[in-house]
Amino acid sequence: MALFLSNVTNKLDKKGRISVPSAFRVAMKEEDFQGVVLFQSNNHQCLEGFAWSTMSDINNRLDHFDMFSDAQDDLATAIFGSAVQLPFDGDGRIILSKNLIDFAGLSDQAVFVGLGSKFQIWNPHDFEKRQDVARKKIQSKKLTLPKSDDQKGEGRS
Amino acid sequence: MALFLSNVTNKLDKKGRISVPSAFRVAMKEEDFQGVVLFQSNNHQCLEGFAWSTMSDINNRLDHFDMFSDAQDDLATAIFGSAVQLPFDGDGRIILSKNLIDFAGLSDQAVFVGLGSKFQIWNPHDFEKRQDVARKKIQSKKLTLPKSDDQKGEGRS
DNA sequence: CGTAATCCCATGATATTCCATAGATATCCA
DNA sequence: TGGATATCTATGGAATATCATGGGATTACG
Repeated sequence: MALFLSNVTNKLDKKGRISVPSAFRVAMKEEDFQGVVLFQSNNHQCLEGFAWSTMSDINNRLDHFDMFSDAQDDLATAIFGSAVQLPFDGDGRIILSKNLIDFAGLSDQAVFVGLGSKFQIWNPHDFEKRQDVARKKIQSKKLTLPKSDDQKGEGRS
Repeated sequence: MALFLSNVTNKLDKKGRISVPSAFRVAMKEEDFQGVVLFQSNNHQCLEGFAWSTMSDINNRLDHFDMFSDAQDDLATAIFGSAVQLPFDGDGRIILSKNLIDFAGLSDQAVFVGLGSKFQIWNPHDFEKRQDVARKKIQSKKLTLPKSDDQKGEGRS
């Protein structure tokens, strides 16, 4: 499974094109669909990105809900309804729609941030602030990693 | 299996024709029947759409209800009774009947919303409101996806 | 014969592909 | 060790293909 690490700042050209970091692309080179899936973060003013296969996993999980239930509908609308599937061009770039650029407040540069199985795309300035906040929260709360999945909280409807 | 995502707004012409987004069509290009199945949503003022092969899945799920129960009867009536099968024309469009247009409150534009294994067709204005509601409900209810179950998920390396 | 549904093509807009350049990094050989 | 060369990556621009959409022609049907 694709693992995204580190952060890389790339240029966003006037057509909305931006190179996906080479390291991210090789992490996804086994994927059927060569490209990424992006959507607007629920928690931050940034974009979140996944490999295609991650989306089919999510779809499988969604299928655990009743197909016509409210919960299924809400989740599907928020997740799939606002996602976009962006293929790499021949040079490993994707094209961000004006919509996405506005949401993330991007101008001429953007930083790709590896977060394990997903990544985020930030305005460089916002990301620095975000990083500070995250560090401080970890220090004050003494946040640590949970043990490997002990408690499988099954939120079933 | 067809996986629909993202949302695309297209024009509805005076003949009732509307282009199905190219991405949705390629998601269905392996289908025997080249077209979609639509019916009126039970929960919202919108249309719901499936690939033809998905209908048999729905049928299987319906069979999990008691064959002669009220619930089975109600669901089957609501779903199959109002469903229409719409083929693509040579340019990838479908034709919406006045009936469907009225039900969804469509005028000159409509947005196709990918929801995983199904999609919806909305009046653009209504969809924005719907999206807001869905996002808020997820945040307030802390709705999350159940963790992937390893029995079903095909393990990729 | 008239109405409606289907098919077919033209067009503009948009997206995708292709190529060229430059910078950085890695490789190789003296 | 140092310098030259090759390779890979990011970026910009231009050529090309695809898609959405409108109008018109053709067919089916009452």
